[in-house]
Amino acid sequence: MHTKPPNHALANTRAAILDLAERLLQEKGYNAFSYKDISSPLGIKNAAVHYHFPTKTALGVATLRRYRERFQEYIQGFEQSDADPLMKLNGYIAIQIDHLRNGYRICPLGILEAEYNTIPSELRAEAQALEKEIWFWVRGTLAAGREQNIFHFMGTSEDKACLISAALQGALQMARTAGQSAFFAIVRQLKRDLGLKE
Amino acid sequence: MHTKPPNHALANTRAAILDLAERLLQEKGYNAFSYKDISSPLGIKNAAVHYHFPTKTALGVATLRRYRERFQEYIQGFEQSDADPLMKLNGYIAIQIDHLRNGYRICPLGILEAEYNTIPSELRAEAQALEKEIWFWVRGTLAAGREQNIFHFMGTSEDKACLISAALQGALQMARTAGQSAFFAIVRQLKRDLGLKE
DNA sequence: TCTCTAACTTACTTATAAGTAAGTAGGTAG
DNA sequence: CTACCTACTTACTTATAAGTAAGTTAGAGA
Repeated sequence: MHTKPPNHALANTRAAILDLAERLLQEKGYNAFSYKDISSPLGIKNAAVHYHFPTKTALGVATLRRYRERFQEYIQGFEQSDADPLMKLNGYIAIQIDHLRNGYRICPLGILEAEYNTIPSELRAEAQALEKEIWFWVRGTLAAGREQNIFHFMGTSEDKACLISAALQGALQMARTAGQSAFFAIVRQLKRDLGLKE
Repeated sequence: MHTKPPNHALANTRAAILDLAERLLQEKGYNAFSYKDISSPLGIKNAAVHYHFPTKTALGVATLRRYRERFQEYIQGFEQSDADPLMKLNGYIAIQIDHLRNGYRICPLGILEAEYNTIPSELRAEAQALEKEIWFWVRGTLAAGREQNIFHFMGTSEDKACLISAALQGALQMARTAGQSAFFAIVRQLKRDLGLKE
């Protein structure tokens, strides 16, 4: 049975590496974490990380890809439960709040865009893909919400989706210097600007 | 005459270092540029940069301080010319457009916040100061604009100022993956959400 | 003219990064 | 029981980072 997974620690170690990489990426950035930052906390050696992810680029790509997959599953969940546009928007905001409360993390997209000129092209491609996926879904959610008279705004849902995703990305970053209250001020205002009552 | 500045290249070199540091900071981030990235293009040696700025922290702080001073002079210019709130807002946006067109730079605040957990505390303090200065001025501009019936928005000018500065910060970053059009989409939408016609 | 100093260069040090080659332990398949 | 493979470790290499100590040079001041 060659399809049977080996009962070693592979899956665990690999997942643990990705968990840590994701956290380090959101907390410190791609350039600012090293293999040692991953291996030491896990009690393994540097080369063990290289075994699972030969290069840092590969590690970064795998981390981003998993993040994107989770995001897709998350929004798939809304489709299957017939969530209304407001619930979807709140779901998107909830992801950001989760990042905020979990050690002032920022959106992986934010860090990759900030470091854009210094990261490998494979990672840039991942960032572009994530960016598109978020924007596309937010855009659809806004359009549906307006049609159902839940959201009220001027202009196109394309533009509004750009604004909202950029604002939330900036909000998480701003929270680092200005505190969590700045983040919630932005969420509050975004909702007001959608004609939602508080 | 001990107050007379030496006619060496000091002022030029020092300013040239700061110019390059500022550009590298906005293009690649604080962690991703080295003394060599500064010395080689200027045709000087590594240690020459250390002569002017003993540590990278000192260089970073000086760069940020100069940026803040320029920002203060810029907004002072508006006060002296009795610019109306819309002109002020457009002036603020013009800074961002300038960054965008000048090699997809992002706001120094954006990069420092993204790298926040990895930078020295002195730099964090500079980031906080810049953040406060921008927010304070935007807040005042929005409040005045609303009083003069130029801007129209719900909620407090505090919240709206947070949203606008975060959105523009995010907009510059987003332009790197989504192109300049994403930036202008956000500006367009921000203006619509202030009740301004296009 | 002599001296001092600002603005450097030369030549290092120390630390840390990513990455690799070769070995090993323990379970698995035949 | 043997051969093999997965998941590692050990022990390196190479590159680059920030930072420093000791020189060098050109011009200004006395």
